[in-house]
Amino acid sequence: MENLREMFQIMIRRFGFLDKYCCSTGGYNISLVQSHILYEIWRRPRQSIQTISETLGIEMSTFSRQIQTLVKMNLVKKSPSSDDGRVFVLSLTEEGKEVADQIDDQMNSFLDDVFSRMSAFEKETVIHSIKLLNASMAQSDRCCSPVSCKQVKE
Amino acid sequence: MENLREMFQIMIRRFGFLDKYCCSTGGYNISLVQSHILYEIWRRPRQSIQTISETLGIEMSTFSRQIQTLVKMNLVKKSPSSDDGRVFVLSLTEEGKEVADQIDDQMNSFLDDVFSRMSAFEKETVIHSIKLLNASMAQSDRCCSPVSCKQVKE
DNA sequence: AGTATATATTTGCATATTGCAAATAAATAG
DNA sequence: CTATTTATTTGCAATATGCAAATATATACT
Repeated sequence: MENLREMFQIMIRRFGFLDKYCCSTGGYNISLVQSHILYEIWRRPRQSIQTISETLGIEMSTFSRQIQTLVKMNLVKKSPSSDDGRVFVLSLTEEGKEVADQIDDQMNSFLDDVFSRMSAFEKETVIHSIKLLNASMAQSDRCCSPVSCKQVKE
Repeated sequence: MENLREMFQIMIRRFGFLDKYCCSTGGYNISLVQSHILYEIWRRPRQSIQTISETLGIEMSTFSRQIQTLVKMNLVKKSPSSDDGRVFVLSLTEEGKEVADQIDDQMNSFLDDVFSRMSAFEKETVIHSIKLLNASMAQSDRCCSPVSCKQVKE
């Protein structure tokens, strides 16, 4: 397989399966989108609805409704911001943290399994490469962020 | 950023944006799922509906309807298999190939942009790493393929 | 202060997507 | 030649989506 795009396409597909499987584990029935939302709230709590919807590239109205669902499921807490009366900030409930942790455990266990098939050196190389990729994508203003999508649309 | 899962989560998210933006380009309005379908048919034409739906991890009934839509859009052709009267094999129409090519061009152009921020050596390292990752994921029977998802479900 | 404008979030609505179970149709086994 | 398996489609109910409009609060201006 020497085609660059093909390599990435296949990799992304595989990680899609990984994500999808990890989020429907452990009794809870979380959709893929919901697991991404939980992850981001876990990573950076107390962000506003707008901020997180932009970070994840989800339409704000869609996101708002997803949050309503997650609040009903008692996984997410919506608190009014003290700075700005229009804003709500999001955090995980105890139950939400448990679910996020379960997903995280699954993911880590799968990642371990994948890396167990490499030498220590190969593993280091791969990790280094992912960092390089992330750094380059962060630099690019043409791709890989929802902001750039908006810019190009206009 | 030293957390392994976090690195991958962010990378996957970025590639998600990349994919999403690439498929809504050039006049056509293709959904993300549809672009993955077009890609797979382009990569391996004349596969059956079942085969491709499994490859992509899409429920067969959902997939069947997506194909109906793509056929109506004149991007995909559904031909009865000569071997087996139950089977339909899929291929791209001329228009479908054009769309797939446009998406491919966009993707490649974005990838070039990302890699332009690295040295030639770094680029080689990253490409080598993606190959390693793909190979390891292919080996794993615990993750990264729709088949394993099924196995675990039962 | 008081009005106009900007921003954050939600809601209405029409459409699209999904998953499961059942229906259909063709192949294969006994 | 009937019973069983396999590939695909359809019915249906539940969810998810995107856009435009509504709501509520903040900020700017005079």
